[in-house]
Amino acid sequence: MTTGDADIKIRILSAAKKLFAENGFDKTTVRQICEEAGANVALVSYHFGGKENMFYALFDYYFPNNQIAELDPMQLDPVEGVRLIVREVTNFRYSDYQLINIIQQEVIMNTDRIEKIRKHVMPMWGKLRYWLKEGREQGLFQFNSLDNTLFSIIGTLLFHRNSQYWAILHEEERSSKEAIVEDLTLFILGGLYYRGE
Amino acid sequence: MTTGDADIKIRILSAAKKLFAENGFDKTTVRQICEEAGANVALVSYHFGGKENMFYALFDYYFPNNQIAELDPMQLDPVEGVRLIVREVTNFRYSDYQLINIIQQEVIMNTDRIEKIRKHVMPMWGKLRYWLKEGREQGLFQFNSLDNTLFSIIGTLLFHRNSQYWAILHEEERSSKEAIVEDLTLFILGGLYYRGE
DNA sequence: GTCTATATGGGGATAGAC
DNA sequence: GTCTATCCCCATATAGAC
Repeated sequence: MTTGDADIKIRILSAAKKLFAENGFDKTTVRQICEEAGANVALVSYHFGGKENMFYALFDYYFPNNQIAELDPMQLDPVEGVRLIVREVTNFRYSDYQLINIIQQEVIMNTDRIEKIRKHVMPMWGKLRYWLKEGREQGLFQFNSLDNTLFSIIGTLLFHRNSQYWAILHEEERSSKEAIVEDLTLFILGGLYYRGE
Repeated sequence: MTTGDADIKIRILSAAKKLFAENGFDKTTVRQICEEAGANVALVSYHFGGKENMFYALFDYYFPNNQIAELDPMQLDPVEGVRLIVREVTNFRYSDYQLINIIQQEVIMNTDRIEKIRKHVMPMWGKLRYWLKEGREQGLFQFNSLDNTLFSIIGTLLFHRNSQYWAILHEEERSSKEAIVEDLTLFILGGLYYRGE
């Protein structure tokens, strides 16, 4: 099945995801999206009820169900929890960097669309918070402020090195996904002063 | 001197900085800016030559000259260098969070305006890279990939916890600037497996 | 379901009066 | 230098033909 054969609605969503990730929601026009999808401009309104509703449809369609969402954080010890988060976030980044990009844009730009994104994303950070707290109480981790530490980790994980803007700072070859997970895990557990193993 | 008395050009730049930080460059209209500044719409074109040039004027006017820019990184040992970066970035965040916000937006949205921002910001990260490399060679720091580690640190420092979006994750009282510098420094040096002192 | 043609609104810029 | 009025462009959405 080529792209041209796929359901027209999906083709539109796919084109929208690509273009939103590249240029942002506002700067991407419905015309561009439909040109990219090989569809007529009017179809966005017809099938989704406008540009904004198309955005939500895109999100519902593409956002993955990760394991963490339904996980009871008490089932995992804090170190394993932190490891899991690093792995999942990095997997997500690799499996759909466009969607990550869009989320990041929406969060940073503080759009009125983030409300709908929140419910997909927040549960994970809530669990990270739990594991940090638990890990400190068990003497595994050391830090002062839980809030500050939580945001240091979120920053480390979410920050995007993909934009051309940062290319000038790269000197090494691009790491594999596994190497990145490893480096992130080491850095974060080090930052938590975990001295296990 | 009240805001109303200030030079009209400065009042416009100040209003623009505020509104760009809140709503982004694209979603902020020249009309809004001029209303906020108590100025006439036509003045933006007259004084700056259009909305985009006003943006650059804003940037040239407000971007601080930090000490790091002219510093020779060899004059500082790597640990002191890292400490300095954490301090400077956090100071900047506190002294002008609007400008930080704007920079972040421009970087994430990959606008064509970032070119002009680059020259202000990049020298700092180049020096951080130098200190990391030097620190590893001196046996002070431990990590695998220099690139990955550099971006972990940049992510930790730049990531913004100010937006309302994250409020739900905060449980403690807001830390003082000094406490945040301390926590960030501990986390980052820990992540680098620095065991000094 | 899909198309063309058009309505509608809003934004940046500027001509020309003061 | 500052104002008002207006121009022009471009984006979304939709009416109505097929």
